[in-house]
Amino acid sequence: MSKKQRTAIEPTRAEDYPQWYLNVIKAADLAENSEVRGCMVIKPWGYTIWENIRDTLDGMFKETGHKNAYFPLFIPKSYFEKEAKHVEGFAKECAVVTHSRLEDDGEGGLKVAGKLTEELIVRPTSETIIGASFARWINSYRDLPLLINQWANVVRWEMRTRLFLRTAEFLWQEGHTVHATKEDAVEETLRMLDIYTKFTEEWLAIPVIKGEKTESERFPGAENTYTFEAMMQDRKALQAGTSHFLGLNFAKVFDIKFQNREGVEEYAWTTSWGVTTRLIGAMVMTHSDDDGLIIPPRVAPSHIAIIPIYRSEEEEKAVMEYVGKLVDGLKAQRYDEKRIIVEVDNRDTTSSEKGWYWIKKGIPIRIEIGPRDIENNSVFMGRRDLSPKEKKSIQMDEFIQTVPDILQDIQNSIYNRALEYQKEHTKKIDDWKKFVQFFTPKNSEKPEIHGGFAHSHWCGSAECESKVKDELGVTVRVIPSDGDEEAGHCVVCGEPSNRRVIYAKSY
RNA sequence: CGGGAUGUAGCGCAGUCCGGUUAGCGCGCACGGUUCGGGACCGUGAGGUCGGAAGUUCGAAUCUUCUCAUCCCGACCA
Repeated sequence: MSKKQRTAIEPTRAEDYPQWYLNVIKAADLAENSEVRGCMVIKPWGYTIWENIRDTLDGMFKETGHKNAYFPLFIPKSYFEKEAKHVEGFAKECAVVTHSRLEDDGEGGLKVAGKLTEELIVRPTSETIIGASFARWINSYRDLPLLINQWANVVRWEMRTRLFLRTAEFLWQEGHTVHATKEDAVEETLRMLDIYTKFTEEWLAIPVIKGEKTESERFPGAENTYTFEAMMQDRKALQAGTSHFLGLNFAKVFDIKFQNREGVEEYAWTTSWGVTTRLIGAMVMTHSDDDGLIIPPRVAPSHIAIIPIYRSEEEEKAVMEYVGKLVDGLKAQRYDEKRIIVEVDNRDTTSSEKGWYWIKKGIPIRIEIGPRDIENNSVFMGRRDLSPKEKKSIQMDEFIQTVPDILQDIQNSIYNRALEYQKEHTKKIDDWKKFVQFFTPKNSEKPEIHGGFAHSHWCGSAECESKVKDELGVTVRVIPSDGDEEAGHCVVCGEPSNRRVIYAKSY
């Protein structure tokens, strides 16, 4: 009988995936639930990841001509009422401000007072209030395209919340653009989708499948919604972000019009697109293992943890001096055009405790420095993409010289691992029985990790879509953009179909 | 908002059925010592209005009623 190997995170992924996810976040100290229901406190280690995501995307947005602005948190209720589908989609989850102050209730507490004449909605998304501004900003075709982005918080009063994946308040960016022609607007929608997928794959190391949403999964008020979906390690799909072609829907209700070259007034075409702190949840669930978080080096708050090892004061002096040299050498290096960030862990605790601490935090490289390393002019390195025990000695100069390559190698290796996992659990299924089997756990009491992405035909009918949803809890996640057009038969009803789509259970 | 469960120290729990000294245990935390190259150990200590309110009782974490909150399962979602 083999004794179960101790893992840093318990339960393991296989034992209880949702609990594992929460424990990884807790062990890495990324975030915690707050006193306010459904809201989270993002702690420094988690927030720095968000800052890195934000800064990188912000650069990409600016490179493609977008400018940042900021619009109010509060939206007059009347604005919100203008787009019927939009209201329908968001009404149930809005926080509403009805009063403007608090008064002494005479019993040591406070009561609300100052009822507002028009109630304010705390933005769940800003199409309406930004649309109202755009209507004033735009007069001529010369004002177009208008390419605006904002970094903000939004509130959606969700019934069930989970750290990073779905919280009542979350951080995001929302791009809002206006174009003279439909073609320009569609092109913008797809451009931003490409930027998102590039970022998600190359920075977060998460392989995604991009494409269109079906009508039923569309953003409320959009003509077309594009998405990119990632497979988590429980094989469920996570919508990592969306880009919407809004057509003339918002232009018509907010009166976003311009005079064209001929002097004729026309409605303008708008888009919106966003990604959120959910990306951090996607990162956690894609890469982490039973020993805790694994952060892709390109977004890591810190790249290297150095753990000094010594017993006596003389050893401490020598080790710290050697560590100082190493730190200086590393600081002169660049990875991904940025400084390499190093943590020297000189806390008063054991070295193995420190080692596990940094493993759980997901730092890409751990370095142990002790008297032996000084003798050999080496460092002792562990990589987070390898097993905790798999550590090796390497010459200090060589380490300093090659550290950018090592980091990029870790970045690539976790991407490839995730891609392999996604491929392994994406199956072409053309038979309803097999389809049902694919999405049915063997143990219905305590469902094991099962299923994945079913790459199957869909006739395009809403009936078939709702049948799989009702019977299996499975939805069409995405109609992939490339390479899936082929003749076949709908896996549900058997009617002719001209393309495969991705079906999956999802978050 | 429907169905189920749970509220006891920072975290995880026992104690509740069957009321009875000063409410326990593990982890964590603080201090002292021995340790420290793979999750250390010993000793000492701090920390609780037992979710809240009312009731029954000589006596309530324990019984009754009400209430609040959280979690899980549904419907909704980045």
